[in-house]
Amino acid sequence: MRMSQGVEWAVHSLLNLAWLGDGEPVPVATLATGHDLPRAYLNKQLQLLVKAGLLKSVPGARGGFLLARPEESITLLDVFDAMEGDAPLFRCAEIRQCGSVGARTGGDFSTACAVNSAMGRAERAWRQALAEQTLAEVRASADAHAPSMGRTVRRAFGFD
Amino acid sequence: MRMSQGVEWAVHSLLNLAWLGDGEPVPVATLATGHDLPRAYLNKQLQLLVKAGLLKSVPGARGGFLLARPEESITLLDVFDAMEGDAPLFRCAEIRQCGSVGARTGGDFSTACAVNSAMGRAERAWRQALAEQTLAEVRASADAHAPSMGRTVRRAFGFD
DNA sequence: GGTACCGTACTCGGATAAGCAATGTCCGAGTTCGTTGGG
DNA sequence: CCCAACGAACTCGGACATTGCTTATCCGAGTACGGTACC
Repeated sequence: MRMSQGVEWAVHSLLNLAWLGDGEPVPVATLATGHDLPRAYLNKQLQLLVKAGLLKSVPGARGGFLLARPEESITLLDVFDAMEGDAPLFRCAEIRQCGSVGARTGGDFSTACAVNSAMGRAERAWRQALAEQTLAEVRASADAHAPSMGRTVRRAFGFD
Repeated sequence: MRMSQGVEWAVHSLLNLAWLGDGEPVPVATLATGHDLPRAYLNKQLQLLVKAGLLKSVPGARGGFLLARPEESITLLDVFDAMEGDAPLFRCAEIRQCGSVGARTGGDFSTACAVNSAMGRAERAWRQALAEQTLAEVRASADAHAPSMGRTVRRAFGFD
């Protein structure tokens, strides 16, 4: 089980947009060169963020992507769900109902599968930990060690 | 991101072995018919549990699989790591160091990537929640709703 | 000089291939048990 | 009657196909800007 690489790209792209702080759209080509990512594929990934309402896209010349919401209201869980989908990590196939064991269990499957419940507990812990961290907090954490990232990104993108 | 189906199979197979409580090895064919699983593939999956030291395998006739440790000392994290590997869910590619942004960041990458740290926090919560649940507890939870599972499994496997 | 029109350049968006890991299947190595022949 | 040797059946273990998803790429639809001709 490995998380899609697109999640990393998405978070860093969102961070860069937050550092810019501009209301102007940034083309995907600029975001891609910022971290040496394949332009076309990054574009495809960012479309997922648009569908999830985290980014706004402006078509045409002078177009690009910009944050659709303030960074304080974007959590890592939002990003994760946008990229990976909100389906549970553990998909219970209810195999407890199948086979010779399932046939002899009495047929009362109204209560949840104990395995599924246990996995669900862990998954809620994971999702809560993601939901507790906003994009603003992650950016602040990065700024704590490299305070001039805002200006650095602006220069790297040729905005100054 | 979806967890391998083998995890579900593994947990249920371990539970069934725990319900039997026998010291006798159980062939994979028996475990497979218990929940209508493909015998050969389940065998392949259980080999991962053997390598991780959760199961012992006995070759030859009258052979099979049996628990290598008491169920109280087997956690869901053990099972998960055995099946999926202990690599982190979020594999940081350090793209912050690449591209025009990375080149202008000053080159001090001694501190951890903020994105990686944030993901690591969530992952620790996930792993801790898994580690806090033993096989014995999951089995007790299932027994709470269907108290006669021990006998049911024994009969389904033709042990009585 | 001002305005409307047109062509060009640039951007996102979705449709279209390639690579790789998860899934599924098969046969060989090794062990046990029942059988059979001899003492 | 007891014992040893043999053969058959059964089991795990790893090598070999197949499917589905992640990754990657390309071209078309749409938009803004600059130039140009006309009023």
